[in-house]
Amino acid sequence: MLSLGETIRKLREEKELPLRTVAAFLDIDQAILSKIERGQRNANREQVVKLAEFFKIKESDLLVSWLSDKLVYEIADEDVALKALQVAEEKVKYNKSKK
Amino acid sequence: MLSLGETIRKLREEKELPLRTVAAFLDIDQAILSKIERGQRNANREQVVKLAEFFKIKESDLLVSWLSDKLVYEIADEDVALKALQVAEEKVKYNKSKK
DNA sequence: TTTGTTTTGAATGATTATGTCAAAAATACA
DNA sequence: TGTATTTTTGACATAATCATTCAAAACAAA
Repeated sequence: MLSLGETIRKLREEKELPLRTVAAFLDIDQAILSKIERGQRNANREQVVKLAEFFKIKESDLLVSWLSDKLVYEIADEDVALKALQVAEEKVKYNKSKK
Repeated sequence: MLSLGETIRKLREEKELPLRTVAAFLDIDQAILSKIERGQRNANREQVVKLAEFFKIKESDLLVSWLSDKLVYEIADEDVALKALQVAEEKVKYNKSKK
C-alpha cells in the first residue's frame, strides 16, 4: 500500500534516474519533485498523468494512489474517518445509480 | 443518505426557524448559511460542531455527514472514485493498526 | 402592497496551491 | 580526503481558490 510518492521514488531509483530527469519531463523544478516523492507536497492531476506516462504504468493505478492519498490526508485527524469513507462510498454509489 | 446541507435545512424547517436565527448562533451571515444548506459552500468544522449543538443531535453523526460530503466532492469527477475510496479505507486501517 | 425571508452576485480578504531559486546537506567516487 | 553530483530545505513570489460581507433582487405569506 504505497503512497504516490513512495511509488514514483521506487520507480525512479530502479531506473537510476536523478530527480532532474523526471522533473524536466514534468516541466517543474526538481525541488518540487523531491517534495512530492517525500510527501511534503501534493502532486496535481496533470503531474500524475505525466508520471504514469513517463514510467509507462497504468494511469488509473497512479490516479488511485494519488486520490487515495488526498482522501486520507483530508480525514486523517478525524475519529470518524473510517465511517466517513464508508458513507462517502455509499453516496458515490447512489449518485452513480441515479445518473 | 442526506448531505449536511439537506440535513440541517430539514431540521431548521421542522422547527420553523429563519436562517437568521441559526446564522446568529453560528455567528455568520445568513447568506453563508443559505449557501451551506444548498451545497454551494462548505461549512467548516467549527460550524458543524455548533450546528450539532444547536439542533441537539449527535456531533459525530453530523461530522460524518460533513466529511463524507467533502470526500465525495474531492473525487466526484473521477472514474476511479470508488476504487480510490476503497484504497483510502485500507490506508486508514493500516495507519491505525501501526499507530 | 407590506413585511419578512431567502437567494444571488459583486467585491474584498484570507488561504492554499504552485513554482523558482539558492544554499546547505547528503552521497558517490576519483 | 576533496570534488562533483544529487537531494533536501527554506525563503520568497505569484496565481488560483475559497470564505465572507453586503446590498439588492427574488420569493412567500398576510
